[in-house]
Amino acid sequence: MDKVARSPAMTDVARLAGVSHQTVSRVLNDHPNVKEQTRIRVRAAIAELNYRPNRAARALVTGRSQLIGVVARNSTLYGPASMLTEFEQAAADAGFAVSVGSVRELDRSSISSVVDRHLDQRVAGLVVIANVASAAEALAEIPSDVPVVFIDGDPASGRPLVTVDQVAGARAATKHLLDAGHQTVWHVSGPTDWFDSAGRIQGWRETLEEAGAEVPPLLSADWSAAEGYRSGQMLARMPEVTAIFTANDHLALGILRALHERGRRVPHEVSVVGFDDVPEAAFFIPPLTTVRQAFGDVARAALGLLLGQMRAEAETPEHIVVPPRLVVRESVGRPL
Amino acid sequence: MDKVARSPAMTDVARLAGVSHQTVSRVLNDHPNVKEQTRIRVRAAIAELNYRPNRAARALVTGRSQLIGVVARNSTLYGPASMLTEFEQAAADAGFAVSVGSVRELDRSSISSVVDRHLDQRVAGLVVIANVASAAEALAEIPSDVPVVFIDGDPASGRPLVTVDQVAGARAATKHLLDAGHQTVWHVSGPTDWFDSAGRIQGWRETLEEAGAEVPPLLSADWSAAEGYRSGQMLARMPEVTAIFTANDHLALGILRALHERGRRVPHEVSVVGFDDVPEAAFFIPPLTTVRQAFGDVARAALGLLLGQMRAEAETPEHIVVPPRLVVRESVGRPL
DNA sequence: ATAGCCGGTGTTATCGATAACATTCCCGTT
DNA sequence: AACGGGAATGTTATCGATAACACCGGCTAT
Repeated sequence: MDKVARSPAMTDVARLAGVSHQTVSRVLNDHPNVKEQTRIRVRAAIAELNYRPNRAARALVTGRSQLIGVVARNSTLYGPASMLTEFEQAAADAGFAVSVGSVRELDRSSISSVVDRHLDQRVAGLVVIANVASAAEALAEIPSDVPVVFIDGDPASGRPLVTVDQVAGARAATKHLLDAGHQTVWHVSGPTDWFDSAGRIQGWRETLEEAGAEVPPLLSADWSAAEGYRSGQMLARMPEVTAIFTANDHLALGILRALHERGRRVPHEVSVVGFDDVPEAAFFIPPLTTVRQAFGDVARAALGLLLGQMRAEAETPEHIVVPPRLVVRESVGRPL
Repeated sequence: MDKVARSPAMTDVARLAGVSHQTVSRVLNDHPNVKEQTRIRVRAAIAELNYRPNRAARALVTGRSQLIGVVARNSTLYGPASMLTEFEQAAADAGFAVSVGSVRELDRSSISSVVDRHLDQRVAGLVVIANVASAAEALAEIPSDVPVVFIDGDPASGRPLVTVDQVAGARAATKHLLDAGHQTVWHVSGPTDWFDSAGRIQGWRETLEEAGAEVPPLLSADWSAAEGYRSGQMLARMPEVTAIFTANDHLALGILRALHERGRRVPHEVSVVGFDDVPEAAFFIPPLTTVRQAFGDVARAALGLLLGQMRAEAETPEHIVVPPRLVVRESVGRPL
């Protein structure tokens, strides 16, 4: 008697189709030299038995699984979280599973332990969402024979990389405020060791300089509404502050609250622009003008680079830049 | 000449330690019958070669990988996203990798395709974050020989399950408002097919009934700030509405904005309580009183149930309920 | 005609682990 | 002294796929 419900293997298919298991393998991998008629017979047998190849066996012999490892910081921040689900979706569409390796901090030891875990699983490729500079040294250790794509990583690293054009986004936001008639624009940035923050700071500063506007001192914070609130309490006290560009929407939320408490009306007295376009941004008080990043595009581009590396050995260290888009709502007005 | 950098296998370790590969295997799997001295020698060889077992080979022969599959809805909602990262963290600590399978909708075909993908990978167990009723039928198909734990699933399913006590959370929120002196409490719920929503509705309704308060008509929405805003516009027009309990913080945000636009002050004229305690909740205008769910506890409990099933064959369909906690801030006041 | 080539297929080795069974050695009993 | 039993270890089979190579027939080029 058969073992109950043992799932069928390649030889079972082969027997049913009257061929060798190797031919079944060829059909599965779309090898050219298989007669059309046999191909059809094999396909029929596969369907009849509801056969599904054993990934472990394949991984063993090829030394590579159908699994893509993602290294990301453990975070419920909107940006990173969106990035992850978008990537997972893209990978699934291409027939890959995604193994996530969250890490509390992007420091050397955490990263290399997660990378090791992924390499244990013989991942087909790695995606690293390395949004801070401190990650760089740990990432240098990744062996060069496994395909890697960075997202939001160091633009100078020379590794395949996909980023949102933070500089352009910040320029658009700053320019939008200057165009409304403001003398200058204050900026509350994210942590300065994040590449995102650095790009946004750069875009903001350059735009002011090009417009001949004075560059006010930079306020930097983490990404939280809490720190936005603290910065906002300070800014609200300064009557010369009429325009604020924040590095993300949550910071903007904190600032809106601080301004509100201090009785400074937005957008009548003070204008605010955020970054990210979180789903709630349209429901802040007032609805927030912000910069939207196309995470889906980034994810798909990253997957494309990865698949490219997996196919060809030609490792062209491409750098894809995805443009962001200004979303205009009601938090910007003309100065009094 | 050796192939360059081929990673060492068990036989390499065995040769170095002067034992058979089987003994190495026993050391790795903590089998009892190995002399302490050999164990030490093998461990030394492992360390010297920096040997790491090949998961694919192990998975092939045991028929099971060190991978836990997660089925979840593709979502950047705070709750589900937190759940996922917390679970990943817990699993990593226990030596498991996590493969996420997002799904756009929790319908039958999407779920079974994701489950199939996971089974292809020979996952050691499955975690299903099945927060809507429609998922139930698809989940019935999961073969019974693979360990499964549900999170936020059907309390009546008879499968191992971990949930947050939504009813208790809603009771606490509603009671908090009644205790402040309000005649009754309005509720804006999430989609009614979510178990979370159902529990919160039940807790709200029961508390009102027990207090002898009138039960106002239920407003239901999706989870977005957008729908919160729409509901809020309606509620703001009704002077008899003085207390609102919303099914999540984003809904509350939309409502706060609608009340603000209509000139109804919070908490002086209207009190609002949310659910989730998203990180920004403390920075809403005013800071939001809400109910915090301990996602980390849920994740760890789920992992525990899963490991239990993997070890013992005794599948005790446990049901673990994690209590939530009311976080009091400034959005609740006494009625005028 | 015959050598060579190539499309189509089967045979056998292989990946790196665990499982099942075999073997050795040492000890305490009778 | 002979025996049985269990601890410690080795040998061989096995999982299910791909890779390398062998084979067979029919076709083309000489």
